[in-house]
Amino acid sequence: MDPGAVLLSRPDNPEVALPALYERLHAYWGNLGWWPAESPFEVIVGAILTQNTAWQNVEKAVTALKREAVLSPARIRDLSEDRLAEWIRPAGYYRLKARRLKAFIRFLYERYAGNLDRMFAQPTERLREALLSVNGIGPETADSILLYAGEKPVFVVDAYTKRILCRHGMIPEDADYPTLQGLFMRYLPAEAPLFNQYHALLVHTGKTFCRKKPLCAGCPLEPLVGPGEAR
DNA sequence: CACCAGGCAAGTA
DNA sequence: TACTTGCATGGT
Repeated sequence: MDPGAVLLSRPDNPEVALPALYERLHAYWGNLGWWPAESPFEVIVGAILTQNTAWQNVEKAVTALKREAVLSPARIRDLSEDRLAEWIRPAGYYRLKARRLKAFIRFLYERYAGNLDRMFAQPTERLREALLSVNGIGPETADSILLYAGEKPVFVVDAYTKRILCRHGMIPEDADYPTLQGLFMRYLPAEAPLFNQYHALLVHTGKTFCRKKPLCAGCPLEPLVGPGEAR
């Protein structure tokens, strides 16, 4: 059966709707091979810098850190917070984010001797709790680190994920983070490559067709929105 | 010009 | 517990 028809007929049944949504997006975009970064540490820096911020601005900041050759735990540890802040300025909230990057680096050195491999050797659930205890790391940032830097099977929920599911009547407007994450993790096999690709598909679709001001025209999901469905 | 972008924490009642 | 506010740059 056509995944589109399945999704349209049962948007409220995640067991059929979530795999159908994936099939439709994957057929349209193909493999995205995601998180635009060259190393796990760059993923982590990007995850913090992109909080409520356009990715384009994050790229400027990351480029500056590369230009200054400070994109490593040790170099950021040895940097003054003020200098770090100036270099990441294009990412916005730059004083706040400099503090948050420093907080993560302190955490990394205090618990794992500055070594990401040691950090990721921690059991995933324990590591998630530990990351959430760092000031400036919330659920989405923690899960992005676990999935995209650590390749752990943890589903990342973000604004696009929620917006797309809302627009298609799959969740209520007020669904919270654990609820959304629980949906994906209960009804899909716990495989990091699948979670990686699924989230990438949602973000890519969201950026292209589903911003806060809807730009639905041409969206591969557009035919799935039923009559009268809020958008 | 106004509005938006891959959140999070701290403050208030 | 349930809201509200601060954080800030750059693109549309």
